[in-house]
Amino acid sequence: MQPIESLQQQFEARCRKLGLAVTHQRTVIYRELVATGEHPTPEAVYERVKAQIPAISLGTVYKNVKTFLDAGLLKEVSLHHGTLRLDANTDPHHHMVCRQCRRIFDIPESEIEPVRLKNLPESGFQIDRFSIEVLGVCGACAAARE
Amino acid sequence: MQPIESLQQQFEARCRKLGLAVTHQRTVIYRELVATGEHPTPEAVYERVKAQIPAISLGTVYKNVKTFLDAGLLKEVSLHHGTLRLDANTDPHHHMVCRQCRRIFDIPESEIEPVRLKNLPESGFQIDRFSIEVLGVCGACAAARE
DNA sequence: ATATTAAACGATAATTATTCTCATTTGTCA
DNA sequence: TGACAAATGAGAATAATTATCGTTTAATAT
Ligand SMILES: [Mn+2]
Ligand SMILES: [Mn+2]
Ligand SMILES: [Zn+2]
Ligand SMILES: [Zn+2]
Repeated sequence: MQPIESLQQQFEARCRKLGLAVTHQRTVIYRELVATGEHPTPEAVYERVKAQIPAISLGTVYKNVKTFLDAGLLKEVSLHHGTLRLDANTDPHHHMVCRQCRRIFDIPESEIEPVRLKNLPESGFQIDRFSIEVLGVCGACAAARE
Repeated sequence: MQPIESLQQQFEARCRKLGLAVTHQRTVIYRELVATGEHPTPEAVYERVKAQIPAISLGTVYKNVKTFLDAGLLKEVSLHHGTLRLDANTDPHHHMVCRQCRRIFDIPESEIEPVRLKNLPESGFQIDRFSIEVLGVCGACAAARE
């Protein structure tokens, strides 16, 4: 029979594979992140974790969030460019974002087949528009890697 | 014959329609935003404008950027949630974002037809993945508006 | 053209988000 | 168990953004 791994065991295994120490803080941060079905801010994670580890520091939450993002244990919702990025082109269009140099390129709307939802959005969500981002590496950065 | 409106004239007309004064600062900020084909930060806009209006304040740039965003003269690239939003769900999936309450809802990947580019991306961009965001108003917020 | 006035501006303080530094503690591995 | 690198906590530092307030300016009605 297959061994059934608990979330905790899976987490520990992934940490080992990544060479990360399995600390109490790390464990609780990850557990709380999974527990909320939401898309919390680092601050919100801190609040949840602090209920269990009152002495934890917000810096520790930030550090581990970053570690988890790098490791692929977490994703960020919407690209976090650190600061607002503006676009005076108000024609509907989409974007390619290079994860190396962070540059942003336009894609004309006509280049992409229209997005289609297979079902009506649950819970009466009223759709305004779709925003598509193509994530990857731009030609220049790909070339620079040899 | 049709009158051909310069960008400047179009800008002034839109300001009047919105009840916004046509100030020198506003005019130059908008002109520079359009001039750069890029997706600049407010700071970068400030630098460009300062070359023409040395006494301008960064606060003025921020205020007008916000005004322009509200008015629809500008768009933001990627949704700017103000702070990082995390997702422990690493299965490929997409999101609906309510522009009223800013809540974020999951959409399973299976609910959306795969994105198709009609042509190969120019300039050798290597695609990693697509991120789709459905922008609109959630059921709760729509109901609350009567 | 000039006066009136609300809106916009500039300077700068305040706030919020995030990162950094460094002394201390803790997990890992021999 | 002991050694040591990694991780943590406290708090300072930085970066991004917003707020305050006295002065200037654009709009508009004389
Ligand atoms: Mn664009
Ligand atoms: Mn999600
Ligand atoms: Zn690049
Ligand atoms: Zn809502």
